[in-house]
Amino acid sequence: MSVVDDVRSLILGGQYAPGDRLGEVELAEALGVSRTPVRDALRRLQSEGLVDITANKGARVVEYPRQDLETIFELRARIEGLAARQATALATPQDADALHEVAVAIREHAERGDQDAVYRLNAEFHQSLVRLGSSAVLAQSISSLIHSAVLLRTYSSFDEEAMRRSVNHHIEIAAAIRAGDPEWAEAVMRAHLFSARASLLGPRRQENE
Amino acid sequence: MSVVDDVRSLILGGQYAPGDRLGEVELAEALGVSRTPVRDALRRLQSEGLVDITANKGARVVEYPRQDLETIFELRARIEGLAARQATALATPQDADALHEVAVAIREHAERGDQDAVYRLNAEFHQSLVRLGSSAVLAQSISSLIHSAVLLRTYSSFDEEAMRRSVNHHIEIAAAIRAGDPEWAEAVMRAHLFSARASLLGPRRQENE
DNA sequence: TGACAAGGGGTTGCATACAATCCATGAATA
DNA sequence: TATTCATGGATTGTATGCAACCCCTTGTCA
Repeated sequence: MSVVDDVRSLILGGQYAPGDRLGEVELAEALGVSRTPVRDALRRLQSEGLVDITANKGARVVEYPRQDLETIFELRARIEGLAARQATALATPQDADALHEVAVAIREHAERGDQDAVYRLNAEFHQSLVRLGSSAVLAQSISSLIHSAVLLRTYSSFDEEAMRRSVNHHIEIAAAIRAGDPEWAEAVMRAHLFSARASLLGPRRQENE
Repeated sequence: MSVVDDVRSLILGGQYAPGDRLGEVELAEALGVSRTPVRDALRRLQSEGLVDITANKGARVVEYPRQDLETIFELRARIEGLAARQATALATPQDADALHEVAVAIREHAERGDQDAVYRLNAEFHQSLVRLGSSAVLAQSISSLIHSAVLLRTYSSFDEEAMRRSVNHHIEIAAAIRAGDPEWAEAVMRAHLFSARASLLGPRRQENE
């Protein structure tokens, strides 16, 4: 396990909340290494979009303003919509099965109320899908957008109905991919993300009250 | 000018081609600093998607396989399409004017055959637009996709007609934004990117001969 | 002649020391 | 009392030394 992965886990795991300072010596001592690999890790996480570094002032976990979050979900709908569409052509039946497995596991953990597992598996579901639909290179450059939802602790603001919707979307997406239907897959993925946005950010069109 | 920016310029400027090794000592000597800041820079550029680092084997400039390039342009059409759409609402008249200025400058340099300037200004046009349409945070996480085109030395494979199209697209996009017409702006942006993809990668549907 | 193993040069990974910068605290003065 | 400036601690930025690793070369043996 590399130091980058360790620090990323600390952030995504919630040990450090958005806005928290990430001191180099503090992290180095916590992980039992010197400052050098920690600095490496922070630099990389900055470009991954998880960390915000100001010269001579150190690193903090990024905070997304509300407007950015609106845009992020709009973007994810487009990007992951494309990924879902392409995955119908590129994924093997085994890939589709694996995706279905994850979707089912999410449902089970959700029913049991195990939120940590749901976070983790949800990120895994989305990352795998993007990887299937495009490539590892692209998946990496998009991962920060997917992480943004995790940073938000998405599901804490989901009510029961929203959670049920989300869980079912995952399974439906896996089904669409197994069926090889690109339009269906893309449409469900878009619905999935817009539904999450609504639960997270509340009703839109606050402008024309 | 930071070391990261220096190294990025070396890559985007073409001093290092895709696949080239990026030795730490070599870069450090060239830039007159020690290995430490160079290492920082390479780690960051890795997550920006510009370099590829393998443990104990060093860094190389990334190479995108053809299939990835197809996907990259498809993605950019969706992402920058959204950016163009949103920019119509968010950009001030000054922003639109500035964009127009850049578009005109691109035309002038293109007529004069100054490809280096065209590369640079083109990247600036797209980056500014994304920044206008979303936010600095998002623009950064998308920049690697825009860079991929620069890495390709896009315009070297453009014929005269394709170049004219590209140049006019930029101006038209600025016009659509100034007119505040989101559909128009998004449509032109998509055309712009699909046209570039066609020039770069040749005709599609090679599968059904 | 071919294959495999040992050695050596070179490169990266990590740790530590020092320099530069920032920020907060407190004292001195208007 | 409020403001400014200086000073100190704390934190980041950079340099350098050493250890670990990879790969190429070379030599030996079948």
